[in-house]
Amino acid sequence: MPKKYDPHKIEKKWQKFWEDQKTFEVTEDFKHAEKKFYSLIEFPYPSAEGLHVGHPRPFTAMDIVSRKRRMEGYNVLYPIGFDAFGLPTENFAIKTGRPPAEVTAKNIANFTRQLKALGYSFDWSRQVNTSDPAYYKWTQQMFLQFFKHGLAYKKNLPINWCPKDKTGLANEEVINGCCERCGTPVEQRDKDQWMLAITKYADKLLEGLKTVDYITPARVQQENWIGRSEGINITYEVEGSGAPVTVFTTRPDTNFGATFIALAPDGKFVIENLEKFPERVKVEKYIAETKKKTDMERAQAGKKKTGVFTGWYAINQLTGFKMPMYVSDFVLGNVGTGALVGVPGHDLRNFEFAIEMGLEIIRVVVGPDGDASPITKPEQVQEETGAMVNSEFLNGLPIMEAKNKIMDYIEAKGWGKRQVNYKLRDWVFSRQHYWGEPIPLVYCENCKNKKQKVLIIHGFTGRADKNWLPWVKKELELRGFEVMTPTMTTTDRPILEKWLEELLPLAKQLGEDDVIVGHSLGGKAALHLLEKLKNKIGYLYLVAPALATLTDEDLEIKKKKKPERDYSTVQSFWNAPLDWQKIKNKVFSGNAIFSNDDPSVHSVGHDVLPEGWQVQTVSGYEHFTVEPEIPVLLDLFLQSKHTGWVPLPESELPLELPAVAKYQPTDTGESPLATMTSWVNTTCPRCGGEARRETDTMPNWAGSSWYFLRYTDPNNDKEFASPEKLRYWTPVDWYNGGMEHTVLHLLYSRFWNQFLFDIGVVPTSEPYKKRTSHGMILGPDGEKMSKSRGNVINPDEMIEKFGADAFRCYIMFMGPFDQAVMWDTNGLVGVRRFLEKVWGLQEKIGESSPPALSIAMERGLAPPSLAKEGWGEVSQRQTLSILHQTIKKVSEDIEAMRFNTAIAKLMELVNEMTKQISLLPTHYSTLIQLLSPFAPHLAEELWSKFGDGTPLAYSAWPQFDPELAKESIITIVIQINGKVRDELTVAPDISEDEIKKLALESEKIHKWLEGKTPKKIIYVKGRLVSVVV
RNA sequence: GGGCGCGUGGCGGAAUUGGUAUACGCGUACGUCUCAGAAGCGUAUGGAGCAAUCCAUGAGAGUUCAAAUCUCUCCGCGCCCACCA
Repeated sequence: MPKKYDPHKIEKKWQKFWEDQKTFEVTEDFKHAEKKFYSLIEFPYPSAEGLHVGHPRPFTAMDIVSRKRRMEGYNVLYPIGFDAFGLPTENFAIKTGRPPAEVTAKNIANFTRQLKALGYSFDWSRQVNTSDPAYYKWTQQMFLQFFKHGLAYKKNLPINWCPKDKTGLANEEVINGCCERCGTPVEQRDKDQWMLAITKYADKLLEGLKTVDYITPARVQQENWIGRSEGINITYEVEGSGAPVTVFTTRPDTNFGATFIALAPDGKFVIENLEKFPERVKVEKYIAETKKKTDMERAQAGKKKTGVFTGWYAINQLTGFKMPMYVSDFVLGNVGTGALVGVPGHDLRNFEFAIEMGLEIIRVVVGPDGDASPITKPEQVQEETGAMVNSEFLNGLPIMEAKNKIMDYIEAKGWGKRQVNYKLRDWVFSRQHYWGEPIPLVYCENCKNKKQKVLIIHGFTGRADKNWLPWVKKELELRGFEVMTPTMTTTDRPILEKWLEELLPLAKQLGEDDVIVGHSLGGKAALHLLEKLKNKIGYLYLVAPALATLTDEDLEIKKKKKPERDYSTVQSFWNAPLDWQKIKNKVFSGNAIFSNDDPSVHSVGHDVLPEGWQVQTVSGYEHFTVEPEIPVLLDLFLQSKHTGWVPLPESELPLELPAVAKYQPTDTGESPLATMTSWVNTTCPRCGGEARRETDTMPNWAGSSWYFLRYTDPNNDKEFASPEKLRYWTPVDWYNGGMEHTVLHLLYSRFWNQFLFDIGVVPTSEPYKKRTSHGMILGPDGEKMSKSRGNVINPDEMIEKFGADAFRCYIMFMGPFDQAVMWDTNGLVGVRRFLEKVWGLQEKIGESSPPALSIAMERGLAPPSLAKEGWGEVSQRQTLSILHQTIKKVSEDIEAMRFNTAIAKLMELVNEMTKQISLLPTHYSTLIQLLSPFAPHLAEELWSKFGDGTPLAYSAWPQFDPELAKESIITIVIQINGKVRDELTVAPDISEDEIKKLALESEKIHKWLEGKTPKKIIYVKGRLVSVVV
């Protein structure tokens, strides 16, 4: 007789076994790279409260998937770590004075104990902790990469300020105008903040979504958050003033119906022109009133529209209509251009405003049934069928066509330019807190004030006074640069040695803040110059550089295009070999820019330029030789303008958090680090002069933006992960997390990964192949669990009472995985009973034949219809059939995350086996395998007795055999006019004709037919016969 | 206001995607074991009816031999977004 099921004993035993045997530690199997599987869960924040019952839901789900994958022969990485920076720990430190690092270590130890008690197949050897200097060294290094590529910048801007937490918040962290964490209404405050330019990745983030397998709501939420809208910026002349007004609109098709302009009180136009408004006094008074309102109040729906006339009119070029210009608070300064063109006929807010102000309302799109009558009621505003009216050359066109036609027209007339707008804002990356990664920059006044030099090298036949060179020189000089634009003596018949001879003396004057710009062949020259140069320079900008090999054919094409040139020396210049090793470390930041209508773009890219160099492509400037002014270039070159912020050299990373006396943020809003003068005052790594450290720290989204990369090689101290291991493991095959993270964390980490891909340090652009989400676990009262409600369930207690296996199974059984479910401790009882039954089945194992039919009949276990066959054979076949149905169902359900029905099917199988008098060991061992992902400890214990000697975790996942799954008898339902009237028990391979015949012979059916002849008989294979009379 | 989703026994939830509605579990009732209780085990369990049958998937209509599933109109609930031009 087996002993009683004792989960505590079994669970401890097998947890120790897995740990001792290193069962779940993985190493890369580079030879079979296609058989890897990387499954990921969102790593927990190690709070003082310990594990919450919400955590085990995704952890168990992915543990089940991972365990199944191992049994299917995959090399599975299922890692765990801790997202350890965060406010709760800091707040605890403020209260108690205990160092956050110490508290964190203690919390992690507690989490680790709890997680291990649940028997997860994590590879604990790869554990990461974002607050460990060995980890955040790389977070800091990556931040410096953003900085070097001009994607991190400091900006004084009104930020969301939480007066309680004393910290700035990202837009994404503000929920309905309140702090996401503490619910305090958010104030606006001006503060210098580090920003990451995620908006530059808006398109890539949107495009990337098309290549990944995310559950629909996650994809849609990301798309909405990025909020791309295509429209046009239209500039209107303003009567009597020198200043035209520019508005952004997504509905230019309705422009014939534009009757007013509304300006944001805090918008650019109002700020610049306030002094000149004829109605200045009234406007000022209105703005003062607006300022009393929070953004929250201004954004309130259904509010009565207010506004004040400025005294100016803008002219609608299409109609000549004099559009009065108003200042109104329903227009927001940070949306579009901070100004809108009012079309009251086709926008409800515009309509309400027009009614308040008594403005004209013109219909330009017909309503239902071709209604073209004037619009008088709000309901009519958005009744649009598609045909334009009262719009001259647009009349009769559908909206989309009209939109394109009018945009073409406006652009042709020079009144406006198409514009893509995004809802996405740049990422506020500064926190005025102690417990985060220090930002590894120092501020050096000396470096800031030093005059920077720019050396611009022209291309083949270029000169100092050609193309954009004079213009850029002037613009850069205006901004304090010293610009050198030499003309090469051999510009028309270029000879590399000559060029270098002339350029070297100039380049030798350059230092680490200075810039070299090379256009076309000058780009090639710049690289050769760097080869020769002993000193390091700051920035290199290659503008459509001649980097690809110039073949004979290419040369012929060029000759045909411009036959007047002397090409005799170009090819040897162009194709001179480069030593990238010598060049790479000579520049702090390398950039290349191409125009997409430039032939050279096709052959140059990441493969030619060194890792870490940024490449961008713009449109509309063929080889950068046509336009005299190219603002894109100026923007690019200005990235090198010294702001005084100097990055620490990598050798000085990690910049560790110093010990401080107090963790409270200062009242000025600076972080507690600001009070550490001995830490703050330092020397500049660039010039050696006096400098101050940045005292802001990073948000806790930083460390979690790349943790999945670190798991691939967590102990590497040379790089954040080795390229081979990254190539082997990434992308993550399956990432499960909470819906609440689909906009914040998921977007940030995608951005971070795409950037790392662009600088060539990770192998894939998209970090996660597949994304799924779990629903929340609510308290027994149906409310969100929280300490204040007192409805929190403690997992420790549940494991103590029912065992980890029962707990795991219940969490998966309680309801559909993606939906919110209520906790019900009673439910655990049922699952525990199920496991007891599985345990009890041991008694029935026997190699010999099952008992005689007579006993089975006696106990009512054998259906009389089967009396002809041997009972044992039949009962075993029945078990086998259900067993195979279960293999199919469990295998499929795990893939689709229908864990609840997988367990239900296992319960059915066990109930069936319980009815049997005897059980074959192979049937039992298959059950154990199917159960093992859900209840791994119990499964291991039973496998040690009934398994085949192989380690359970790596035993082969049972294979479904459709033949064996076939049932020996099936039930066919007979319907008459859709109502079930009888059922027949038949062999599964019965023919259609035969079953139809049997159906009509049925006594009950005869009765129901009442002698009528069936009109139609429908047979659904294996299910039913439907008779229609 | 916009978008997404949901509504099935006393409760959590199933339903091969249009094919026997209520699988599996909880709870409940009765039986069994026990000095007794708990835990087991067994049987029953959507509603009405002695029964044959009839009625049931938020309400109402439609398509179909057949609808929880598809279509339309309501009602109720949840989440996300929102004077975004």
